[in-house]
Amino acid sequence: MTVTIKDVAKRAGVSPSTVSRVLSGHPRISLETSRKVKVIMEEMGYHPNMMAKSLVSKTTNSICIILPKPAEELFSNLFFMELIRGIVTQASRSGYDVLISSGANEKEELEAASRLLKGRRVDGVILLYSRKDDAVIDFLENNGYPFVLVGRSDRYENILSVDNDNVMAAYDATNHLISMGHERIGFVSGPQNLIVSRDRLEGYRKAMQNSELEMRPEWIVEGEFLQDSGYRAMSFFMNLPNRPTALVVVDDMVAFGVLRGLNELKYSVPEDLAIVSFNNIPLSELSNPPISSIDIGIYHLGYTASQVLIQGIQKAAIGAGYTNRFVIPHRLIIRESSMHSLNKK
Amino acid sequence: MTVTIKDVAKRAGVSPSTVSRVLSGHPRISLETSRKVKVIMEEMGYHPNMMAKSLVSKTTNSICIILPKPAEELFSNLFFMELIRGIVTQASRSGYDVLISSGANEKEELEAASRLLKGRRVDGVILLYSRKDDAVIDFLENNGYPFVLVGRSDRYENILSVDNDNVMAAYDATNHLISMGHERIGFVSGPQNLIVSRDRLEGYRKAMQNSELEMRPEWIVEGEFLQDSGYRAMSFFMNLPNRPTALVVVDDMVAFGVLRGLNELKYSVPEDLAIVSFNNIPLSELSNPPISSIDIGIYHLGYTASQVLIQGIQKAAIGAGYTNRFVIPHRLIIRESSMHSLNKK
DNA sequence: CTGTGTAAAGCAAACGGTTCCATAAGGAGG
DNA sequence: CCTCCTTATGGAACCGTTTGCTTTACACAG
Repeated sequence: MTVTIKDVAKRAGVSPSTVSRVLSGHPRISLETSRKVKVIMEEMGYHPNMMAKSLVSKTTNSICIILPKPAEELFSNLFFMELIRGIVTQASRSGYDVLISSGANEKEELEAASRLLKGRRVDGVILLYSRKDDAVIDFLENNGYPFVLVGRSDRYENILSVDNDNVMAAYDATNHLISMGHERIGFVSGPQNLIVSRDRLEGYRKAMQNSELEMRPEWIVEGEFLQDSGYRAMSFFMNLPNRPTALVVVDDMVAFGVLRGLNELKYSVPEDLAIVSFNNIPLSELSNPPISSIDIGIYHLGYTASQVLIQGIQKAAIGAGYTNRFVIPHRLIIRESSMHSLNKK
Repeated sequence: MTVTIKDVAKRAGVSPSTVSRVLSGHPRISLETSRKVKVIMEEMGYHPNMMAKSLVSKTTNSICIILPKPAEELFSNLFFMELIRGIVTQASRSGYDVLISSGANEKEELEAASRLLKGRRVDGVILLYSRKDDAVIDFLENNGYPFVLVGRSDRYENILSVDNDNVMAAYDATNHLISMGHERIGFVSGPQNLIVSRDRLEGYRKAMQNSELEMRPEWIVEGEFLQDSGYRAMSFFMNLPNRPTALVVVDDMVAFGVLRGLNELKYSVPEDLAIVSFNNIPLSELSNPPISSIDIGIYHLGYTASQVLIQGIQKAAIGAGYTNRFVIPHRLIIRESSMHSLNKK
């Protein structure tokens, strides 16, 4: 049936241990034996059984991505694809396999994490979101499992995390609009239980305060990271008596929704309403008009997360790491949706 | 350290085999013992070690998605995200984990497949592409590994596959344009080593022949499944002396490229050039104008592929399946990009 | 009271590797 | 010539489960 290490050993006239040593490049194996065994392995089409290997080494050489919320909603956001792409690419380079898993709610995520880690199926996990008071993080932290958070935690200081400086990013985005002469600037936010939403809102506030601009409560609308939220926010804003001339939008998908609504109502962008959003997914430049967006280096975020996690796993035995918070730089990509200056008027 | 089946056994005063049987719901375990053991397992936080389990059962309860080409290019296509979403959702429902893997070329894919299957790390694989003369398919087929192809093979009749009727889909798309009064219709194709490209081209040809329309060789342009290809095809077509009035485009991303070019040159769609494309990715309706596209049920394609594969794995022992080719229905979604009739003129 | 059938649980051998410890051979040093 | 290293290899235990075969303990029929 399957050819095992014992079959190879018998055929080569050596012991299984010797074959194992040849496989792992043990120093105390004569060149002659090593060559002979290798030839036989080739001949017999031997492949080590990963399960057996994992069983004794207590290591699986695989990591897992945990997607929060039903995959249905999530995946529709191009954002995650970019992230996964970065993760898979890096992991593959490090010789790790990537398992992807998702749950319908926090409880299911927790079950998945627990099953995979306690069941020793993966060596560590990457969390793609950070909520306030996240139970999954608690679980991982309390049990000492290797993990890295893409985002930041509001409660743990020393966990591995890869994130942008979202406060600063929002600050920059808002300032860009201000520099274009806008004074009435609205903000379309994401769910407030997500740290990223909070951070971006804070950056917006800082920029507004810094320029001593008025901040009306009705200029801040909260929604989901979905197109529809943008669409709804747009109708709300456009019906306001004293409506904003520009919008900072928390996510490109949401901005697409805003844009769709604006197009339907025949408003023009950026003349009637300037827009800057976040994430710069590959389609931001394809919309009509192309959207100014903060590029947060999504791919890089994923790539780094994977790298940091795998290093963490491998060095776990040696001792804890040095840096634990990695900040990926962002940069503002200015496109048509904000290229209209009010300064001259 | 970790709590094993033996620890539970000892604490419960029974043998490991008994605990194992409790776990698998063996009939010959007294209710009393079963309850006692379950309580102890709970108390001690026992979780079965999947590696050990896999080792003896020779089953991993996981499947693998093999992405061809560098993930870099591939993933940029939203298409794959939808597919993966369908696969992961279904697999998760069946209690399977999904591993994702990719290679830079056919050789690397083969290595990945070989490593994962021979190394007994996954029970089966899903192939997301079918090339002509694919070496990975040969490998899987010759070694009797369970796999399913999303697409179809040109050489094997009886392998499991999930596909659309792409010939018919292209036929429908082309006919739609014909019914709108177009007679000079061009075709932007994908790489000809991909079966899907060939099938769609054939459908276009059939429709044109069927309506006895002229087919000029220069009206068929071959490119990649990327925006740039569309952009280039567009410039080519628009510089033609006798240019087409409508285009059938092999993929939405490519159509976006066409659209971008057309917008830049201030042509209007559909008046100057009508467009119909394929796949209907979530963003097709967001472009300007929204693109008519053949919805091929990407999510459904993935979902079915996963289902078929897992059934195949589980029934492998019992005997081969019945149907082996599954066809997912398509339907044309008409949007603005083709809503301009030439008939009245 | 013995023989037999049955339910419940235990024993031990796998599964395919890794690795610590032991051993054999050969060479060097005394 | 004996002892002691060193180097190359073998032996066996173990990683955490599953499972076929036994064993044990009754209950009941003869």
